[in-house]
Amino acid sequence: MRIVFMGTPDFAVPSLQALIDDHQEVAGVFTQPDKPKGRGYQLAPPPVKELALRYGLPVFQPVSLKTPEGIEQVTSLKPDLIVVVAYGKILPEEILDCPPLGCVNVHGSLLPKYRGAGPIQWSVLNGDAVTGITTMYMAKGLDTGDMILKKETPIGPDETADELYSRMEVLGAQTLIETVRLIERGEAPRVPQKDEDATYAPMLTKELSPIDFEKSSQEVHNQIRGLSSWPCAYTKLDGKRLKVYRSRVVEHYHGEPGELLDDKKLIVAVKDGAVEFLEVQLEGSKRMSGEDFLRGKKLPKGTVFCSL
RNA sequence: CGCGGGGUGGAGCAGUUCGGUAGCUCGUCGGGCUCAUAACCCGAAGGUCAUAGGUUCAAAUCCUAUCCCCGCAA
Repeated sequence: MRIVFMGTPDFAVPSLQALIDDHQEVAGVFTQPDKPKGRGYQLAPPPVKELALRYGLPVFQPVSLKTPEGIEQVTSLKPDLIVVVAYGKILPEEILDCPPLGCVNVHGSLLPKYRGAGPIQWSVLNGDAVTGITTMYMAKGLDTGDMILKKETPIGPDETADELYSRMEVLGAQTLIETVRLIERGEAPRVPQKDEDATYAPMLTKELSPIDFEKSSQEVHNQIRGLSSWPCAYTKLDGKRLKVYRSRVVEHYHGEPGELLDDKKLIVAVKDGAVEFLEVQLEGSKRMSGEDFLRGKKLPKGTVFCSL
């Protein structure tokens, strides 16, 4: 089948790889333009572009698909099917209507829950026990199209968004291949979403990062793992940011919210108990375990963290 | 040339301002104590102080260049 693939970040890479491995005819790959990244504003190509180039696939990086030129770039490839995985751009109707077999999208949640750009992170932030992948036919609205396949996966109690993300991109690729095969055989179901059950998962922002020790241990723990490793939950120490990448809820500790309750481990009091910071990183320093951090810092028990 | 922090035994750090014997908390190894231990006591090994030059009687420390790591920002 002649497929046009649209995707940008790491999440989309296994899906494109799976299509290639499945010997589908990838007629073109659309991805976001290279953007300045990292220290020194180095121009960096998106992960999907790197993969596409490695296989010699034609790469397109239009600034917009809503212009006549953008639309032409897609339609002239005459795809049977368009596959979109975390592309980061809205497709205009002309493109949605172009392929005879339609446009399918791989989404990181069990729709209609968590429509939007941050489904995986929000399922962790909310402390959900289960999430999954949904493939769907794309419609005009954001993640509102008819669903094709769903695959569930449990979320571990201490799992971080990063870890879940890595599992989900693999599950997404598997689900995509099954979906494509169903479409090929004309056997793909169309299940409409119940709009009344829909929730929205916006892209994460750094405003979610400061840790509020007045919250419950479970809430703080969910915040830490849901924001790891970007944008990351943090608190402050001597005016410097202390990012927390990993944590766990601990029992039998109580103190003033934000207070350090141990001198060997980074156990910090919250409203209803305590949370241990297992992996932290101070501004300008590298990522390390809570124990290692305390060995070097020698913070006295009773030090109070304040995130603002 | 976007702004900034950093590279010191296996880990995390101090020491750099004001050059003068390599230090701390751990880990490792050996021994002791103990019914026992991740606890406690005693002892030991382990570092060309990122790299290359320079200044100096003397450089982890001052100067120059290079490499690498990280926070902000995007």
